[in-house]
Amino acid sequence: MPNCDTPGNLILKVAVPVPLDRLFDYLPPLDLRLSELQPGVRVLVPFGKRQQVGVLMAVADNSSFDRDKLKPAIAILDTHPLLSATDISLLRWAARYYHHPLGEVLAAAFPVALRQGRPALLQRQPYFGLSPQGRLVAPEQLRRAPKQQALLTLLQTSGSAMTGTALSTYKSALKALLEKGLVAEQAPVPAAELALAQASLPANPEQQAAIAAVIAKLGRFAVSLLEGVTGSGKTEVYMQIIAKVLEQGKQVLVLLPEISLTPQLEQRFLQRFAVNMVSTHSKLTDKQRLQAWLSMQQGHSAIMLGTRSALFTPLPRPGLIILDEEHDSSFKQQEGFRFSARDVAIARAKGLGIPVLLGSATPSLESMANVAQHRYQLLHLPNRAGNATAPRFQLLDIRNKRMEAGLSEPLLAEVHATLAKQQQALIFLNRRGYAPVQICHGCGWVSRCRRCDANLVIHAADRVLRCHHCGSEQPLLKHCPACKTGELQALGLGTERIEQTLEAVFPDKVVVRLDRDTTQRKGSLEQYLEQIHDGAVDIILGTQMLAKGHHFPGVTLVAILDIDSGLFSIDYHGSERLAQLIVQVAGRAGRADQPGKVILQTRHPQHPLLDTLLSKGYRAFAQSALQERRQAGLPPFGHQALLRVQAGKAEEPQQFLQAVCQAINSLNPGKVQVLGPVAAPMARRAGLFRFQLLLQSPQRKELHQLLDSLLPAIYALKDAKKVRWSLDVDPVDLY
DNA sequence: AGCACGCCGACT
DNA sequence: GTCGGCGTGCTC
Repeated sequence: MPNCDTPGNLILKVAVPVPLDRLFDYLPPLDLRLSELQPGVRVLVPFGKRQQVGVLMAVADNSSFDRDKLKPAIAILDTHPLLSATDISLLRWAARYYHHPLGEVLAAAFPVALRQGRPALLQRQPYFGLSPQGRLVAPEQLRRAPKQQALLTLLQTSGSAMTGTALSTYKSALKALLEKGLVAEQAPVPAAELALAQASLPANPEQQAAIAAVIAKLGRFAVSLLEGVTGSGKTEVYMQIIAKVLEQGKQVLVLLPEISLTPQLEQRFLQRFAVNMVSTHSKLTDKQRLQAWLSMQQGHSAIMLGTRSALFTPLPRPGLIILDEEHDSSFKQQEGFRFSARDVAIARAKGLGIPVLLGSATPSLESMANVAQHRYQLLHLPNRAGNATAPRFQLLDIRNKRMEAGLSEPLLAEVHATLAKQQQALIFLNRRGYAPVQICHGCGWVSRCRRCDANLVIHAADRVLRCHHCGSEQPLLKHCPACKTGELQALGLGTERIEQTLEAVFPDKVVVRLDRDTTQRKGSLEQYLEQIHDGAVDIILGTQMLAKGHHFPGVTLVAILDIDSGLFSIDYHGSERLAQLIVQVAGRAGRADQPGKVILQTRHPQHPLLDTLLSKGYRAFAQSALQERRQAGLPPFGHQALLRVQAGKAEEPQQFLQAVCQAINSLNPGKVQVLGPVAAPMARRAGLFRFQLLLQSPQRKELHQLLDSLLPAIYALKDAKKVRWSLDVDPVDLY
């Protein structure tokens, strides 16, 4: 077809990244080449007074919009679609399922650079490295790069199969070059021989069974749940399955809950696989993330490691999706397009016809229920590698016990005994700062945040009172601002205070505190972890982040200082999270020759949750928790959607939700229960008043049908303009 | 979401 | 007399 032809009646249907749930129609750009008009290309369009980068969804010959009001698109930005038809249908499905505007959902699939309209240009980087067989790998292009020529010659003369010192010389030379940026870690297009896994560890029978089970499913959709305690060798299972996928020339997407776990796994994969591998997470620059995305999208890399947002990376040769620590709530996006990376990963694999492997020591109740219903296959790794024994649990009843700043005397004695044996102790408290509130002994004044329904937390080292919800700060007070005379006291415990106590009680021991405040600086977490592994640390103290990933083989005593707050949570997810936390923290400890001990301080030693978990294990806990959920009609037996609203004045969210309730009543809600409107558990945050409405139904279909008709009605509400509202389908956090 | 337009209070 | 507050409306 000639390029100069007026393209007749062609109308471009474009998804634009704005919170409007519809497509926008455009005339083709003036310099159009018809070959470019494929769904999945980016289109630069005029949008009101500004320009937007949208995605072409379809080309039609008609528009419901007034034809002479249509504007021509400015340019088609890609010569080939960046998203395949399968990717687009997944994103369409996700937009429908989460009831989120398609344009914004599509935007979430692209790295920022592409959203901004940057060219989709993959810069292939020079590379050389060792093949698994010890052979030198270098693409031709490198030989022409004068800078590297000398070194390349040197390396080539070092022989094709290096061993011993030659190998380590080579490796350190390579490392130096990598640091100077003279070579990149990216290998050339993967050759089948390089994809083969090397030096695989001998798998135990359970590992072999798990590996075989997933390999048997390659090439079709299936979900497997790998339940394996810390140290049971899940990563080895992943790697042997990945090796098989690579052998078939396919790509693997590995999703992890957070950045800090990526380097660890990256290291192990780099040692094992000689294919191109990329990782992507929020600490990389936009350019790096673009390159990683394109490298997968263009089939140049075979493995991508990444967090939640990596899920939508296009895969021309999809083979397998692995989602590690599948129970982790950070797989659920908590703002904007609130998708569950786990659930969408499964939908994606279904569309691609490939298997998904979910891994966890403490699978989510949803996944356990799916196993019970034979939707997922359960693969179990019951044993810790190297015959390490499981830790012993001890409930420490602290009622009426003497406490030293949150640490009971029996616990301190255990810490003493552990340190005396030159072993490490790990102490967990999920509250950072010095103390959660400051109180006046004279008049009862407490340090409240002016903008939130929350107390200001004492941060002694920074000498500030800080709100953990909006970030506002004020200097630490010396005198009560209310009565001017009363003595101000720190009430309650945070990690900073425990650190002080531990340093006072164990003056000759090294205490390291790991929380957001001590690990904010880049690389500081890694530095601390190294010290801990080198045995330079006696007591490790910290929050949440201790529960994730990192294993501490020198630790034989784990103490969880306060589990009671998790026992009586208002959110029904609380008990599941507590059980997962206990098992995960416990998993940090112990080794073959020294079983670990886990002490849980509680004032509720008879609590049934603790009893089931500690006497019968996580699976039994999950069974009984699921039983409770079933009786209450809660997920996964019921289905929920939460409408959250906030605004500057308290009446606005209430009015809005009342209008929404009216709309629901006019829409025949059927069996869908409407709970609320109620004030959010934290009714005011960052100066905004927050309310919510929970919709719940025994049938997912019914809930979604209601939402389908409710959302247009909400968009049309006049009150909707006065508030900030968002819909959370399958909420995991009811706050 | 942006970004305009539009109609009422304290300032160069 | 204007600068600017944020209510309301629109984006093909």
